Amino acid sequence: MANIRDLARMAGVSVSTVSRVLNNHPYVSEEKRTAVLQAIEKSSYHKNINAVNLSRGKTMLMGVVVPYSDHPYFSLMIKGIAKLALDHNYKLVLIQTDYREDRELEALEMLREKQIDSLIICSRTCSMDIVREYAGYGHIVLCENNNDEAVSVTYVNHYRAFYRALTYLYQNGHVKIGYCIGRKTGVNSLQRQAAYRDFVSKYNLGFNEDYIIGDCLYFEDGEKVVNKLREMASPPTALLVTSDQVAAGIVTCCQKLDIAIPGELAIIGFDNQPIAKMMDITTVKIPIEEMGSNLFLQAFNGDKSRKEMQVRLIERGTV
Amino acid sequence: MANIRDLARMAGVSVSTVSRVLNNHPYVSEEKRTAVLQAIEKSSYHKNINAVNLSRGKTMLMGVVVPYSDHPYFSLMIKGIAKLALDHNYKLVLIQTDYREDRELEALEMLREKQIDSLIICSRTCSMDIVREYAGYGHIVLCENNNDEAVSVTYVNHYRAFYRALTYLYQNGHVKIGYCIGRKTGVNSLQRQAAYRDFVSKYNLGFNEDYIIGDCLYFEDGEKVVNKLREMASPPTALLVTSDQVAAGIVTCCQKLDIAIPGELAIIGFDNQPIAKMMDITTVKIPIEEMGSNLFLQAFNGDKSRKEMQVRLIERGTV
DNA sequence: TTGTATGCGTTATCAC
DNA sequence: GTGATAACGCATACAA
Repeated sequence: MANIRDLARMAGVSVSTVSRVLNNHPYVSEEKRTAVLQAIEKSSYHKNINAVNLSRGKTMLMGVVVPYSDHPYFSLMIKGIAKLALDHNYKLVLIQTDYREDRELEALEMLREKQIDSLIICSRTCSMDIVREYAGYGHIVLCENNNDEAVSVTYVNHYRAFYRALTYLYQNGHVKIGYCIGRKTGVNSLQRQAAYRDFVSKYNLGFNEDYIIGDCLYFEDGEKVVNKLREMASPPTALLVTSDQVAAGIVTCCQKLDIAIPGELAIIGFDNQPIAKMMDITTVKIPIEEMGSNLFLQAFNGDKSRKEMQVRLIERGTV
Repeated sequence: MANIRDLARMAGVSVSTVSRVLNNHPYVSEEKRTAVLQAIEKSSYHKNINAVNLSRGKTMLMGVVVPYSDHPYFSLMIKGIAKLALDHNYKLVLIQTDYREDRELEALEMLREKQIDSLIICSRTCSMDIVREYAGYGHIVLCENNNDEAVSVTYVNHYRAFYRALTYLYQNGHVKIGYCIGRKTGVNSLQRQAAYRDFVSKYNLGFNEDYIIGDCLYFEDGEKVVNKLREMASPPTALLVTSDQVAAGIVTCCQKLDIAIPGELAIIGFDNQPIAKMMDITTVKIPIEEMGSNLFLQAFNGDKSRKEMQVRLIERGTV
């Protein structure tokens, strides 16, 4: 495979001149330019990006850490990231972690080893101490409400969103309210839990550990949720479900079992995915794709910033 | 940031020795090894992967081309690829194309520019002539039934699978059968179309263009399908739906409209995603994740091969 | 077992 | 405008 030196020889010019026409730099005579262009033409020459990267110290590669790339929430976020990446000539390196810390570390190592210029962590399990260690090697962007100065963040106020949704249910007459969530730890989850605690405490509803159902990620988890409810002596009459997928699964399952919604069980989903609209599920709209785009921009620009995205309750038929 | 030369200086050895301990090569005395190790320790040294790549001519990066990364089918395939990539120390570069040829070309260019070692194309729109041009720059793997010798392929026999499903519907008394599909062109789609044509011709059912409904990708497209059926004077009584998501959407929509399934409309989905099981949808099981894993292995190994994956009709309640 | 020297393909600095 | 040449950081054949 021809390299820049071969081109120089063929065109009868120096490598610098070749490099200049390759990168559209000024100060090169039309004559020589065309000579080089011709050489390129008949030599099947192509840049070796690694050499460029080494020389420039940049890779135009951005890492994206997600726990599950096949979850609609993260899929959509990736979509938002990818859209802008394309515009800015960046490629994405996808790192799927399953919330395993060693995988997250691998991603951070890529940053250190300069294989990626910057890193978007859509959701993490490792400590901020670790993240902070790597902040010097490139921009790190998080998708959570976090005040750490080493990183930029794009987030929604999950505390407020949760509290708002809970209040809505309360106003609709519910006093036994539970919620379904992916994992119970994690920054966002803890903020929601705090909102839940504050809420039940304010209205004296009593805190019931059973009303918090974890491991709810996919549509099919809805069945599990319904089964749990049926085993309870005093099940909640309303459920906040932190993923429209799961909410849809619950609704579907209830239909099969003739459990009336919202009569016997009220549901509020999160995200406002298309499935929620189609199934007429009340939900809290989260601008996931826009968040992805903003994450990209923060990683791209590099100056530290914090951006809160707004959410909105969309009233439909499940409350 | 320290480099290998600094380490050599600090440890009082040569760069080659440093390189040897860095890469766990034999023939280096314990003494010098520890000296180097210590130097590494206190210098916050880390490899520059680009330099390694340049020197080695490899990147340990594999490109993955998908039209839509947020579609459950491709998400799952990516998952299968990612799983093995992890085992083999490969990272994935995700290229989402929306079936735009220029994006596919970008991916192929990455191969040529040595930014990726190999490329998995999960679905393409560009011609094989173009793909073939790039085959010399690295392994290219396709997910379609294709005999081109320049590439490896992992595929399912969509013709046979489709024919089988159609026959099943026929045996269940249906003579007005239609199908829903993502895009109407594309290798896999054409093979299904061929099966459909052969099928209706064999049983003298008549070919009805309206019975082929395109742009069916997501859950929410189910509504569109149902609306189309309702506008028909003589709608099909059974539908092959090439994505469980869409099948689920159709079923959901029919429930809302009190259209009996399978009484008024029989449905066979494809993929056997969890949603199909949960909604009791008859479907053709496709081992998507395993296909992803196999695609990875083919790209990894590089020797040209063809692998057909088996599918199976799973009888449930929608036929 | 160790070190020297060279190559990998570009970019960038500087002198001309 | 143009061309040497020195980085960029590492791997490795070869010599010792």
